[in-house]
Amino acid sequence: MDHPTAVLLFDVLASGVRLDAFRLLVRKEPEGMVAGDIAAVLDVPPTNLSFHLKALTQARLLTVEQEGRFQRYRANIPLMLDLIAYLTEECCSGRPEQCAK
Amino acid sequence: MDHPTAVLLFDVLASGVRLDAFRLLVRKEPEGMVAGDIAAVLDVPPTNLSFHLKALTQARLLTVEQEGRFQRYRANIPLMLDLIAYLTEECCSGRPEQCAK
DNA sequence: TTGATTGTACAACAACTATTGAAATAATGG
DNA sequence: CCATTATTTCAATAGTTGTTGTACAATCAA
Repeated sequence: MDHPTAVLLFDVLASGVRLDAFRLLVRKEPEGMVAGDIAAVLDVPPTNLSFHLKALTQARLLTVEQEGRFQRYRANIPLMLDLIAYLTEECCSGRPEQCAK
Repeated sequence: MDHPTAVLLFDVLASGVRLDAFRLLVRKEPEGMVAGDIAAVLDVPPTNLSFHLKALTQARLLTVEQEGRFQRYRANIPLMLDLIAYLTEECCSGRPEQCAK
């Protein structure tokens, strides 16, 4: 993962609504959830949730698939694992013993 | 780590300057660096760097110590490890096998 | 086709964030 | 002391982000 991508991912995760949505979808893997259900669970107006889901999707943290008139969202777990790997790398560089605990 | 804290940390890391500053200081552990040197390496005006170092410090990602008329900054690596643990937890919840790779 | 439902796009606005130069603060050295 | 150096604070500005309501496109059910 390159640094601009990491910055983008942090930016997208730096919102209570978006972080909650992502966490919710991780727990709902692999079925995912449709937008309306996410809005209901998180108690966020649909228009606002759509705004945040779009940001997450553009950052590739979510995938979206049309299902009739529903939009089904799923968490992109491999990308999150890449981000974790990036952070671990940054954190240890020059000091590998720091991450051994 | 609780969620508001994670959101705050993502927010602080969601800036090219701040992420670069943090990465630089991780590589400079355990000596750290003084503000002027960080500004020189990153090629950022001191006034702007000060703004970003303050944000990082308030989020506890950096520590600062006065050293004569210099301010020496160091990376708070344990906090980053906590953040990595939080992300790993979120990523695996409900799907432990996802993180086993 | 009609009418209801799902979700997004758009526009408007308030609130927040980043950047900069100038001034202020604080510590050092002569 | 006074000048110098290091860093922060402040004020101004530009740009970005989040929230909401309204409108719209797509789908489905009858």
